[in-house]
Amino acid sequence: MGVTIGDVARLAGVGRGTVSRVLNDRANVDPATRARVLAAIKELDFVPSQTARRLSLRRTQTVAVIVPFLSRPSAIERFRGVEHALAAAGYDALVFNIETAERREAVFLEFPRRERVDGLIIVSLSPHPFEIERIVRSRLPTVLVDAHHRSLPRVVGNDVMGGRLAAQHVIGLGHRRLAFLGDYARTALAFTSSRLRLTGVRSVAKAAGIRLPPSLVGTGEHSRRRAAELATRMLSLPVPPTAIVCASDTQAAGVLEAADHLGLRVPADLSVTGYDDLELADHLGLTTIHQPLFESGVRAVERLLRLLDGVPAGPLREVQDISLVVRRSTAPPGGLALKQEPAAS
Amino acid sequence: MGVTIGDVARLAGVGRGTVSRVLNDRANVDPATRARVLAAIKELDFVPSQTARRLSLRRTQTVAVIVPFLSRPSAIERFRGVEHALAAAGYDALVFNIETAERREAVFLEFPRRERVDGLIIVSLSPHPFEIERIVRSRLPTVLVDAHHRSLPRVVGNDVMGGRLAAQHVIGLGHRRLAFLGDYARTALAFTSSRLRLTGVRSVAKAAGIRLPPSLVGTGEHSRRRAAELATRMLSLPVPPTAIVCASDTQAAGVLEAADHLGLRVPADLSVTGYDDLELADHLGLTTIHQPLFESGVRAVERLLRLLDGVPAGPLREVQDISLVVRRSTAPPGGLALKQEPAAS
DNA sequence: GCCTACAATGGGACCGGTTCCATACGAAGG
DNA sequence: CCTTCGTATGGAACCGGTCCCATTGTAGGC
Repeated sequence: MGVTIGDVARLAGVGRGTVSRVLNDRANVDPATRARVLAAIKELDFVPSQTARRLSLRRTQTVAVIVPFLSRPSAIERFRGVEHALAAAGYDALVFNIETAERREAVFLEFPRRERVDGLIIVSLSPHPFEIERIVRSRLPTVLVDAHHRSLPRVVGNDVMGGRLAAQHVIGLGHRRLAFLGDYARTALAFTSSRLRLTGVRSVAKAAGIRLPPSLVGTGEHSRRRAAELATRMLSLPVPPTAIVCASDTQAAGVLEAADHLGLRVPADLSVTGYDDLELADHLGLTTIHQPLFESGVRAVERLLRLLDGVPAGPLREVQDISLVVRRSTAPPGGLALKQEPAAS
Repeated sequence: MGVTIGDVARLAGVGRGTVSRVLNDRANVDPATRARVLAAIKELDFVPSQTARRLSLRRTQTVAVIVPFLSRPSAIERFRGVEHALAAAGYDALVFNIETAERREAVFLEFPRRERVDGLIIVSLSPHPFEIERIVRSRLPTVLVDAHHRSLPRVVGNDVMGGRLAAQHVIGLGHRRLAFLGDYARTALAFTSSRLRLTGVRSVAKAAGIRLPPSLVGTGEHSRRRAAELATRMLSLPVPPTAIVCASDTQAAGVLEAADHLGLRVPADLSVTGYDDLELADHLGLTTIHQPLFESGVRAVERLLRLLDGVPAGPLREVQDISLVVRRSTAPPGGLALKQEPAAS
């Protein structure tokens, strides 16, 4: 507890500077002296004060992580990667969980003012322009994960490509009437990935000469329940879709639920794709887009550490590879319930 | 950035002490002086250094939270409560996510040595005796959530009672052959709650003259998949159980999956209960035990803050109320698929 | 009008490290 | 043997706050 570097110095019969040198493994310390100091440290069970160290070094060895938790299993997975990598690098992780607009505002407004962290990682939350401005002005090294902004380094999945892959897959199976189900864009906690995935779906559909009328593009709060409602509405249309591409596995699960309630068989009557490849997707046999969630957090930390070391960070936008995982929720349309062969994509 | 309390003092034409007094809202400052200081603070956009403050005050305004994340949605929910309450109280949350035995060891061994936090909250992880010893010796105020140890303050659900409630429910419905499915107890990351729930189930069963043979008590790693395996084995016995009480909703989901694969109808052929009342339970129509997860984190923080203020913390063990939530996964045995009425418990 | 008491304030000491400068010392070179 | 240079080392200054003590000023009591 109360034992300081001065106590160690006294016991070892050396100066405080020398103890500091030993502690920080600096050169130019006589081996005998070093041994004496180390012995004294052990003897006194001395542990350096991080706080004093921080004050002196003017850095905190701490990184703040802003993340909207609850909303998404995928955000948790990304956060796991962040925490893991930070721990490995000897940094502490200070968490700010954002679930409401008020909290978001409080965190972003007050946050960059404090000097208590060396860097900032923002997961799955695209900052508003004025938030960006604050961050940039505070000169706090920052990396975004699964979030976008021109001026900040970021690690993102290729959402447009993901949308394309999913759409190509179902269109390749022969579907002509497809729908998209994703997040409502205009909330304080809006996720941008859903919109990008829709963009991918649209481009493929267009190339195939398929229209995506508004009635077949559903957006809403990100939850299973809401997704089920939206899907129920779509599937009750005069000419319902034969395939629904979802912006997340959670939403796809809602669609499966809705299909079940309506007595539709998947994949015979309806094909469904998800996104993220959560454990859930495996259980539900969901065809989905796999992306390296944990890894994205790790990469963000690596880039942040580079920034902290003053190394130029390379391209601002780092895009991670994704892949299509075909399971049992997709098949050719029209009840051709053939045993599904892994289609050569 | 570089602006210090000295700069403010100079601009306001006062001493550093006075600025400090204003900052900390202490009495005995002339209103006019206060106004002048506040103006200077605004003018310079001064933000006090947390680090310097900490060094001087010898407290960090930070609490460490140790939590095994991934393993359990319920742990995340508890953590949400912890983070929420800490933020409200102006404390920072330092997270240590534990997923492996190595990491656990590293965190617990090295942790109490550091002076960097004022308190510690451990979620869903019962410390080993020697870990406890370290914690106690380090005199770090600590509160456990969903974890047990005689000598540490803790907030727990009444797991034994939960087990009883679930067992009483299915036995009350007429089941005589019931099984329990929970966590494997002997791992580095063992959760104790599963064992306690089993204790509750056992006591009720015994009182009703029902035996729980080893073949009907399955334990394993906490996952849907593993639960499905264990359930498949039980349900393939010569005389299979008619009801399975699970230690978590996740495991109950695995049981439902297994039942489905085996062509068993729930609840006609098999009753299943979960634990935690996750969102999942609602979707699956799972009868389960509800417990205040988020609230448990909040309470733990309240108690920790009291400890930090030096207020006697009251009884070490705080038990939270739980309740049975009846949904569609339980019914009388033997295919009497009557429309289920909410049984007066 | 003088003494006392208390409110307001300035500023030094301190929290516990790191850094840097000055010094001491020993070895190598002439 | 003396100079020179580099290594090892002690310790003051500093990081930016808080706290406490000494000092000043003024209102109230006599």
